Amino acid sequence: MSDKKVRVRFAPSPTGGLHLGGVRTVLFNYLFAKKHKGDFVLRIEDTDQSRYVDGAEEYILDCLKWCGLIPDESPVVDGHYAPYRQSERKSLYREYAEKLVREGHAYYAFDTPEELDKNRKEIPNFQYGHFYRDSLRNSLSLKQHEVDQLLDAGEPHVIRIKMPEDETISFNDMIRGYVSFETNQVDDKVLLKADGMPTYHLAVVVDDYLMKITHAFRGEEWLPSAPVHLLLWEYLGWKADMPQWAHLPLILKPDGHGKLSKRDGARLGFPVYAMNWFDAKTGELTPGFRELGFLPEAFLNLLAMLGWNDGTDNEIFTLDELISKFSIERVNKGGAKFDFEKAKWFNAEWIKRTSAESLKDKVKAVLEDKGVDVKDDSYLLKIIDVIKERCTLLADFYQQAAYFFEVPKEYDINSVKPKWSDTKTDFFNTLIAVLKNETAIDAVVFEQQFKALMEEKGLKAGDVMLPFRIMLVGGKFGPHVFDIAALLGKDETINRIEQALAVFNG
RNA sequence: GGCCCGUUCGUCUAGGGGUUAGGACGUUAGAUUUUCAUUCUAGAAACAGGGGUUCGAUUCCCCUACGGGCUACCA
Repeated sequence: MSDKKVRVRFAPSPTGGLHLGGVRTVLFNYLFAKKHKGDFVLRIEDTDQSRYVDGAEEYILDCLKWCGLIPDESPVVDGHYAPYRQSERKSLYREYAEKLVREGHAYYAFDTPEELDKNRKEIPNFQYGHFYRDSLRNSLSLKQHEVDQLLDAGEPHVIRIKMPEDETISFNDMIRGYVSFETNQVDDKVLLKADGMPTYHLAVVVDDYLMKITHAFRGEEWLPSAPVHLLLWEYLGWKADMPQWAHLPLILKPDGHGKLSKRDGARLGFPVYAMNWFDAKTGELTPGFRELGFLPEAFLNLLAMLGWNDGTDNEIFTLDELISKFSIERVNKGGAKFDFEKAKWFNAEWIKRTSAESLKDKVKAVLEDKGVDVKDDSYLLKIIDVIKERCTLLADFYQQAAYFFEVPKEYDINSVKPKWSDTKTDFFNTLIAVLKNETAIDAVVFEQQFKALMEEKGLKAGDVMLPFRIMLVGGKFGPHVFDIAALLGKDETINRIEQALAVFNG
């Protein structure tokens, strides 16, 4: 590694929701940058106008914000390398493409998409490369004056790289080590499209160079086009400044085969996007981890463990810990199948480890969203402490906390009714009397009183504990009953016993 | 089809020439909690196959198989 300041970039194209694999790429970029006190740049690769989706860029920014992976430079945070949207850099690329043409490393091609499609269909293994390019319409096969004529006439054309023959292109990938390709096998990729926009191939190289990117992380699906990029760095005369490449393993479908896609999420019932994504065209809402009730800390944590570990048995890491422990050498080569069960475990762990105070706002939002009015924050805090260990997702806080704010709407009557008796009614009426003599409920004292009364009436814990829980909670869940009673307070506890009694005896 | 990349329990993975191949999720059984969850204990569960190299390979090399990616004027 040189002594240059580390600069990495995440370069998504704004075509829709942000996939969890994308977030992992961001994360590894970010961890590497911060570990080396470098810069993390967000660059929007919007060179395909036909795929541009309104709102996708803001969405990406929001996702990064939610995750806490804030770019040092982006379309909204200026560094010294603006603009950060490739569509706004359009005029820049042509000059480099023309330079390549002048120097014999690229050429104009006038073939229409239809002609090429036809060739691909009719000729087995057709490639726009050294074998066929002489028989196609381009500045290599046509006479100079014909080319000039076409150009002057404004004939639509693209600029293609001219892949050399019989060369071996190799490089040292930070994750995979030595990787090599035969140039005869790779085709003459389009560099500049007919609409004047660069393709990804030209744009990454030009922008990585101009933005002084030192390390380039991307998914493994880019590996096959690496030789094109390597050659471009060389032909443009920038080889000494080429970033070090790292091709990350893919995140795979949990079942079956292939890359994880948003369709898999819908099919298997879990989110694939970081946050909800609403497609205005189709009206389709693709769910996100955030809205499902994941904590960003847990989301990042689980993503980090998909392909990386620190060599110990530890699996729970804060962002700061990840930054200090991250090393690219410990990133795996093989793809990882996504396991939603384990993802939920990470979230449950994070909820347990997060203080009630830090959880407060998010829990409050969940409750208020369900119509629960939270007036007293300190009351909420006590509730969170007593229920958080039984919540896996933030949404679970509703079921676990709702009864602290409102009388149960329904009782799990079937768990009570079959064994209900007058003795039990008597027990609870006496319990109300006991309670009325107290000024407040103390969980420990109340439990003693409850049990003493129980014995006095000749009842066993199994006879009244569950009914009591159902009186207060409505169902068979929640923390210790006496803690619930204490939190509810004397008056409300009495109130709930009375109300439930009416129902049970009704 | 061609090219490239990969392969340790069901899943995520540690390990690495000589180990009882370790951990986690999930799962099974028990304990605790007369709710549910948590927690705890125990169990089942893996080096794709074949050749080398070696005194010895799961570990190094080769081949095969399997899996994945790419093969657009998409990224």
